[in-house]
This record gives sequence, C-alpha cells and structure tokens, in this order.
Amino acid sequence: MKLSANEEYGLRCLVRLGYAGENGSITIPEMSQAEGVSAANTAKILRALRKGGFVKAARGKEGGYTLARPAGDIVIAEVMECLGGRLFESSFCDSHGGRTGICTRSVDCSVRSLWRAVQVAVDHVLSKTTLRDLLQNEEEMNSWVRTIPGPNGMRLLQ
Amino acid sequence: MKLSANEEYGLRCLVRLGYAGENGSITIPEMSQAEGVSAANTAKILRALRKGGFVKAARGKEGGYTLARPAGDIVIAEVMECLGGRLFESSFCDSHGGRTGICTRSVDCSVRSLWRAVQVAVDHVLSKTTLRDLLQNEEEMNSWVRTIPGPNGMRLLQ
DNA sequence: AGTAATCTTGACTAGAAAGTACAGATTAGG
DNA sequence: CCTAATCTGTACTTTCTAGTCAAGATTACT
Repeated sequence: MKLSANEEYGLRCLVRLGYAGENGSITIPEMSQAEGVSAANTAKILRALRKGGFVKAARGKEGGYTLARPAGDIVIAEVMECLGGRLFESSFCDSHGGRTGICTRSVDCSVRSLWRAVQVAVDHVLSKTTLRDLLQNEEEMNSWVRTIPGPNGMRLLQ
Repeated sequence: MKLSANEEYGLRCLVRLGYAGENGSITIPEMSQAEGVSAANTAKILRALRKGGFVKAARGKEGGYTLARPAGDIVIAEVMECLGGRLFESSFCDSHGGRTGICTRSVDCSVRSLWRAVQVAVDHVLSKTTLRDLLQNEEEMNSWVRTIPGPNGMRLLQ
C-alpha cells in the first residue's frame, strides 16, 4: 500500500495551481522548475489532471494551466482516484463470486472486509478534504514558519 | 494508493494458516492449490512472511508452514509493512529538508501533512486488527453463510 | 544409507509504472 | 501570414514489481 509518484506529483501541482489563485495560470516549464520535475513528466501529469476535469489548459502563446473549478469544489479523494486508482480493486474475490458477485470463499471475505474497512478509513479523510483545505493549511504554515527563523537560512517548524 | 499483490496474497496465506489452527501445518503445494496461486509465487510470499517472523517453516518430509505466534499476537499493520512497506515513504520532502529533516518548501508540507493524516487513519484500522480478529470474522461469516443456501449451489450473503 | 517430500536460494523472465522524446496542433502578437 | 510560445498525442526507454525456474539443502521414513 504505497502512494504512487503520480499521486504525489499530481497533488503538488494542484496545490501550486490553487496557490496561484483562481485566474493564476502556470505553464509547464514554470511548474517543472518549481517542483523540480522534468517538463515532460510534468506535462504528462497535468494532462491527466485535465482529463480528470480538475484543471483546464490554454494552448498557444500566453497559455498554461488553471484550476477548472474553485478550490473548495475539488475533493482530494477524486483527485487521488484520477491519479492512482482505487485502493482496493478486487481482482481476486470477484473471480470467485459468480454471477451474484458475492464471494463464496469465506477465507477471501474476511480479508476483503478488512480492505473495505481500510478504504472507508482513507475515504473518510480524503473525501472530506478539498484543495481549499490544503491551501489554508499552507497559509497557516507559512505564517508560522515566518515567525521562527532557524539557523543558516532554514525555517524551523518546531 | 493501491494494495500490492504481495499484500493481498500474503494476508490470505496468513488467514489460511490461522484457520488451520495453532499446530496446523500447510505445505506450499497445498496453499498454492487452495489459493489458486502458483507454487513458486506462494513459496516466495511465505518466505517473506517467515523473514518477517509471522510464520515458521519446517523442512523435509512432513514439513510445511505454521504460524510463528498465536493469532492474537499477529498485528495486521506489521504484516502489511512486511509485505508492502509503508504508505508514505517521503522521497520528495526529505530532499528539501536539509540537515534538520524539516521541509521548508511550504507547498510540500501541506501535501505531506495530508499523507500523514491518511497514514494515521490506516494505522488506526490495521494496528488494532489482529489475525485473530480476521479469523473470528471468518467464523461469523461461515455460520451465516451456512444458514442461507443460494441458487445453483452458491451461498448468498444477503 | 536411500528415497521422497519439502523448504531455500539466487537468477531469470514478464509486465506494469515512471519517465523521456519528438513531431504535431493551437494561439497571441507582430 | 509568420513566428514564438505553448499544450497534445503517441511512442519509446528505463526502472521496479511480480512471477517463474532450476539446483541445492534438509528431514522423515524405511
């Protein structure tokens, strides 16, 4: 159970776009440099986010990416599903469920219900979090960081 | 964020061993056939579980695998870590934290704290669940299933 | 000792995910 | 209409995980 690179990068890109504001547009080279990810890869991820309907792209000169909706309407659970699929895609149980789809191998089911519990726990966090929440968290951190300068130019969080 | 095949198979194997009881031994061919997974792959997964200290192996004729501890002492969170690693292994933030290990790129941190929240939610489920819990769940399901025979030989759960 | 059943190990192959490259399409502005 | 900046789509390469295979080591039973 690991976070995929797509999920990590993709969400970072969204946060940065949200941070740029409603009309703030960011190009692939800009995003690439800011995140330290290659332009080709950044392009690929932003493309996925566009297909998911989270961002919109403007082509040509003066083009770039913008959030497709207000940050408060972008639910992180949906973003994660777009970038990395569902946690539990039961390839195993389904093959034993027959036409009813109900798994008859009992030993499978107890495992399956555990996965379901995990999925519920994860969804409980992610489906209640919007991009706006992340941006606000960001603001808090920034103001906090600003008040506590650390040694040799670093900012300490504790 | 997906469950790996290792996690899925490995946990199934553990449940089946637990189901076989404290002294119940299962060989690789038996497990292989019961789970519908190739013997070579089953062997590999059981090996991982042995290295993790969850099962013990007896070699030679009459050999096989047995639980290394009572089912109630086997915490699923540990099993999952053994089979699939931690959810959030921060490759990204750490590279921006310098010697203190604290990430100074604010845009990273809000994402990071989200991952942490997800990890906590998952751990809350998995670290409170032992193999014994899964086996009991199993028992309940079996007795339930037995009471409701479905059409053409299937057992319906609802 | 011999034999058959069993786990162990390391190397190999296949497949999926991540990352790269490049030619093509679109747009703003001169 | 031309150019430069920008996204788009497809195909390629690399890297990591999953799965396979064969030779070796161990044990119980005779």
